[in-house]
Amino acid sequence: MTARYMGIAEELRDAIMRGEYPVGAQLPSEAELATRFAASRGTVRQAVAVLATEGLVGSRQGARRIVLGRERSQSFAELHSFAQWARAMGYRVSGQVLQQRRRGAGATEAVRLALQPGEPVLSVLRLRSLEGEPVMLERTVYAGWIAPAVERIEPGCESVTQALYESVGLVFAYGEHLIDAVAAGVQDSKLLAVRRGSPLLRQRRVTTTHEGRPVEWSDDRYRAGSVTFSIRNSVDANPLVRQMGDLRPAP
Amino acid sequence: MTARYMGIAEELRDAIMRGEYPVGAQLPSEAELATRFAASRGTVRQAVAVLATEGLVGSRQGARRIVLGRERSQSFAELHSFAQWARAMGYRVSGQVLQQRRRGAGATEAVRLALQPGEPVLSVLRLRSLEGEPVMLERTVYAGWIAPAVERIEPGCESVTQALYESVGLVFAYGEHLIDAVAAGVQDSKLLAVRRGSPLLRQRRVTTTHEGRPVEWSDDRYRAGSVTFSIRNSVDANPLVRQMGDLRPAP
DNA sequence: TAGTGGTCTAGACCACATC
DNA sequence: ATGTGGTCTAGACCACTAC
Repeated sequence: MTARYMGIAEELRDAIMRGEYPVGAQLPSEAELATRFAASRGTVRQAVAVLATEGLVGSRQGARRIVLGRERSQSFAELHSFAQWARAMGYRVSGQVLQQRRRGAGATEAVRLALQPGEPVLSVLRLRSLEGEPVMLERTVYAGWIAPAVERIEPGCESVTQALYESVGLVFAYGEHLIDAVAAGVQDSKLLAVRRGSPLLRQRRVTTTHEGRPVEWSDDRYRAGSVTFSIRNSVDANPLVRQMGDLRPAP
Repeated sequence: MTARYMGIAEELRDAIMRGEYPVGAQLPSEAELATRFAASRGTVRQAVAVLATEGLVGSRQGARRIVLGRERSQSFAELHSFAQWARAMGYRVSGQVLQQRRRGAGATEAVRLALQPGEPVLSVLRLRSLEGEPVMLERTVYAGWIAPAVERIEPGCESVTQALYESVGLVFAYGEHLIDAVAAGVQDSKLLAVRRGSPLLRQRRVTTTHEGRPVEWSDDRYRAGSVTFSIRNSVDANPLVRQMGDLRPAP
């Protein structure tokens, strides 16, 4: 059973997508929506809060809500998983494991994965492609407790996220992402077919379970021009953070 | 008067920062917090919702909330304004206008700023420095209606955002940001003192008023290694979006 | 001044986690 | 079986916007 407010949010989102409420237009008042959907004002507020965090509408005390945009944010799965994102966008995606080996956790990795230095981890190098073109190089370190399940995945598997869910029921629930630009190194340039020193978009991330237990720590590098990250924010909700770049050593 | 739930959120946030609830630990139940703060459960839920969108705590039905991290997200102002961000981080910041001229809006700019092509805009090139080192090159296009106020700002002004607020009461309320990596061009490399073709982190953004009226469209390029963008997300809340890079022409 | 969103309450029922 | 967070209601008052 899906929640009432989700249904209301969906109806309003559809209306916005259809252009019934064009960008810049006002939404009906909460009271009006409550009547229309035969729900309490609280439920209606939950619904519009969903749209607000999606960046579709904005609001301020005393004035009607306004429509800010029509594109919808992607789901967490689509952000976390390259394959799920690419599929949702309608691209043909493939992946290939190039290296895979167990070793002891380094100092940085241990901190990221909440392990003791030297505890076993699984290091994997994967090349991801869109429409047959190599687009992203992924260097992932998995915590030891999930390593067996990762090793059972076939090397050409498209979606590791999905494989881990299906094999051991693992759900990625929270992520932290660090985004910056780096120059392509020797290995990067060879595998991504770009010149050495050319710009790459780097996304480093830690992903954890529902319980807050870190599962993986990854360094993903995208060929310049292949992908863009997009964020909507407001005075009220601000997910994005800018940091000085000298905070952590290269992995 | 600040809201009750904000105060509760602050107390809980402080407790997390102090390590009273370390990363991975559980928060008290809503009922317990309601008693402790002499507030209703709804108000307590508003408070923990704040912490959840800040990425500090996570939650799932049936289980206690857990602490995910200790770093707090920055404010919208700190994301939008280079100067306000740098100051909040404790850096000495400076800026210099290198070029400034009025012209007609190009096709892309017109779309971004919700103008007709050819309508007047103000184009400004600024170099931003941290601790005296050039770090970011900012190419901003302002909508014509705000141009006079921008032109009155002195060329060495640190914070344009603050200047516009103080002079005409302009408030930046919503932003959309596109983040990717590009190679330094001729002008980039000269002004940022890097080699041609070296990697830059690019942030393009549109900022609008409370009413949803676009104010500026900007292309900011950071020297690699100088800044990192950081995002926390979860299955529930997902502000970040990844897109194919071939969507829009270079400005 | 009237309308609107922001805040807060007190209570209820349900779905899920934990033991 | 018990506790927990997720959802929903009905009402109230306030701060702010728009006119």
